This record gives sequence, structure tokens and C-alpha cells, in this order.
Amino acid sequence: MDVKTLCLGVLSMGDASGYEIRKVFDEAFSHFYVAGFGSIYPALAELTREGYATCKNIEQEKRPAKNVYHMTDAGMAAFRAALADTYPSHKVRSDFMVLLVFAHLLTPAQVRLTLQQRLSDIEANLAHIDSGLGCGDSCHTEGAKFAAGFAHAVLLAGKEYIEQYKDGFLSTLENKEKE
Amino acid sequence: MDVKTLCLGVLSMGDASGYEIRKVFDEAFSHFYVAGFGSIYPALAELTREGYATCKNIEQEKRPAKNVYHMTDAGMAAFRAALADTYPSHKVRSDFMVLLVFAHLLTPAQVRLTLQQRLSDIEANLAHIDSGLGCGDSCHTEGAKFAAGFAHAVLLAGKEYIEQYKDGFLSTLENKEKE
DNA sequence: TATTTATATATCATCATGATATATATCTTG
DNA sequence: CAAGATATATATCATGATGATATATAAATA
Repeated sequence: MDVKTLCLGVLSMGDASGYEIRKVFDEAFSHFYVAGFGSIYPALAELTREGYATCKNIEQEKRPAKNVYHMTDAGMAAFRAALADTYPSHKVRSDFMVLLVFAHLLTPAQVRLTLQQRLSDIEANLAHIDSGLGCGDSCHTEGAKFAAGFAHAVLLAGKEYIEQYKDGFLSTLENKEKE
Repeated sequence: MDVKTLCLGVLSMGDASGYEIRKVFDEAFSHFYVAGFGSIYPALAELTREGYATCKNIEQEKRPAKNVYHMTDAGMAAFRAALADTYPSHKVRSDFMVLLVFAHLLTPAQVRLTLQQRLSDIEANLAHIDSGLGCGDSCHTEGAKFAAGFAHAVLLAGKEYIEQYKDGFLSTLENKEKE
């Protein structure tokens, strides 16, 4: 699934500017998709060119003007078709796990810090879901709740695994170092 | 962390051709990093150009010749430096979760299939780790074992969540459809 | 015998990333 | 109160990753 399709998804929840779409990615979608301005603005420009969205320049008081995008019927049809055609892949790209696999090339202190950083990131993510932002104001559907629950369960399992095995792992690394 | 750095990591475990490096990505690293030929070959070419690896063309009987890469001391130093400088990020890109969030735009049958596909992918991943390939022949270090255990715990939690809440979720979607 | 799978490398258009630039206004902190 | 940080808003660009395609051979399978 590309950023263009996901922008259509955000627009299916209501009209929005590029900046507002980015906030949805950052807040509601952050547990399963990352996208920045560099992807979103070109995507919106092409959706407009293809007739899947229309763009209206809105003047604001005490704020810069914004370009608000609105999804067309063709856009909605394209989004439904894209969903029906999407395989439910689930990919992880984890520098955390790379550091673990090559832990023997780091000092035990560096590995300890790595584990602590991952733990505090997980805790921040869990807090984000618990606060309700993981769903977003915009999407309080059954599907969004199920997705948030899934993300929560997965994060919690990772946290518990690290907490349970961290000390044993670090001791082993420290002993190997002495040899 | 880019593909170039991870290729250095694979070479730190022993000399290898591009094709063999790809197999390591596919087998040992598949739970946290995806990379194909299109990324690996250019990365190896640049590592050679930078003096971090040397390349030797090896003729084989009944097989095409291969370019075997060997890490230099400068390459090892660069790899250690890159590890020390890497934040332990952990990013998910999940079309599965996108489909969940927009489940109201699919039929309940499509959502059911989506959940089944994810479950069988998770089961395949768990079996891969249980078989020992998740660590790879090459890396049977403490770090690789810890990483494999982490991946296993996270996958299992996802599987259990889906199994536990799947039926309730699908019933709700079916009831909403009747309205 | 025919097809698929495995070994092996290379290239390329398309897409995503992350940084940088620009401009203004509000909020916070010392 | 002034300085700096944060929030609103968009655009661009070099670099890097993706996924597909091309090419060639041999072994395994049907």
C-alpha cells in the first residue's frame, strides 16, 4: 500500500489539508505506517491530477492559507478497489533487533542502553494507545479499536519479554567479555 | 540503518556472494529486515568502491561464477562505528492494520479472510523461528537467540489476540451491515 | 520431456525518506 | 518582556529502497 492510497483513506474520514493528513499519520496511524511531508504533498498533487481528489485554497485569519482536499466519488471507488486488492502484509524494520543480533560487537553497557531505550519507547507507545490517540478522534470504528488492541497486545508482549530476559542476557554478555 | 551497513554485518560472519547475502536476509534476518537484489548488489558495489570490502570472482563447476566479497579491516571498523551510532528504532509497516482500520469499507467475508491470512502468516513465521532458521546456521550467538525469542513472543501475542477477539469483531461487523 | 526450482548477477523506473527552506503566530520560560 | 520553542502551513531535493524484469545455466520434479 502506498502513501497515495492511504491519503485517500484519510480523506474518506473527512476533508483535510496536507498538514492535517500528516497529523493523522502521526497520531492515529503511527503504530503501523510512517509518512512525512515529502511523501504526502506529492501524493496529494497526483491524486488531484488523477481526479480522485479536488483541492480548494482556504484563506485563514492569523494562519497561513491551506489547501484543503476533498475526495471525489472516483476517489472513493479507487480506495475501495485498492483495499479489496491488498494482501494483509505486516513488515517490521527494526534497528533494535539488528543491534541485538550484533550485540557481541558492542559493549555490555551499550547493549543495556539499547534495551532501556527500546523499553521506554514501548512504554510511550502503550501510553499513546491507552490515551485514545492511537485510534484518533476521527476513527472510533470497531476496526480501529481492534487494530489498537492488536498493537497494544504486541507491544506489551515485547515489553514483558525484554523485562523477563534482560538481566540473564546481559550477564551472559558480561561473562563472555571476561574470557 | 541502510542495506550497505547490514551487508557489512553479514560479511562480518564470513565471506559471501550477493546471492548468499540475500539468503541470509531471507532466512536469518527476515523477521526484522527485508532487502532484495535491487538493494544488495548496488550496496556491495559501493562497499567495494569505498574500500570496506574486496571482491573476488570465483569460477564454479556446473554453476555460474560468483563474486565473493570479503570484509576489510576498514569495513569492520566502519560497521562497529555504525552500530554504536544507531538508535534502536523498531518500525512497523502493516497493510494488515490498514485493512482493519478500514474494515467498515470491506465485506465481513473479506475481513474474515484478512484475519485468516494474517494468522497463517504468523504461524509460518513462528514455525520458521522454531525450526532454528530464524537464527540461521551462521549466527548462533546469544544476541541472535535473544532477538529470535523477542520475535517469537511478539508474534505469539498477535496470534493470540486475533484468535481471542476475531469472532466478536466479525459478529459486530455483520450486525452493523444489517442496519 | 516439460516445467519448476535453484544458482548467479544486473538494471531500471517508481516510490519513499529525511533533511532543508520559507513564513507567520502563539505559547512558554527565564 | 524578550528570547526561544512550538505549532501552523507548503514545497523541494538528493539519496536510497522497492519490486519488477532480463539473462543464463543446471538440477530436480512431474
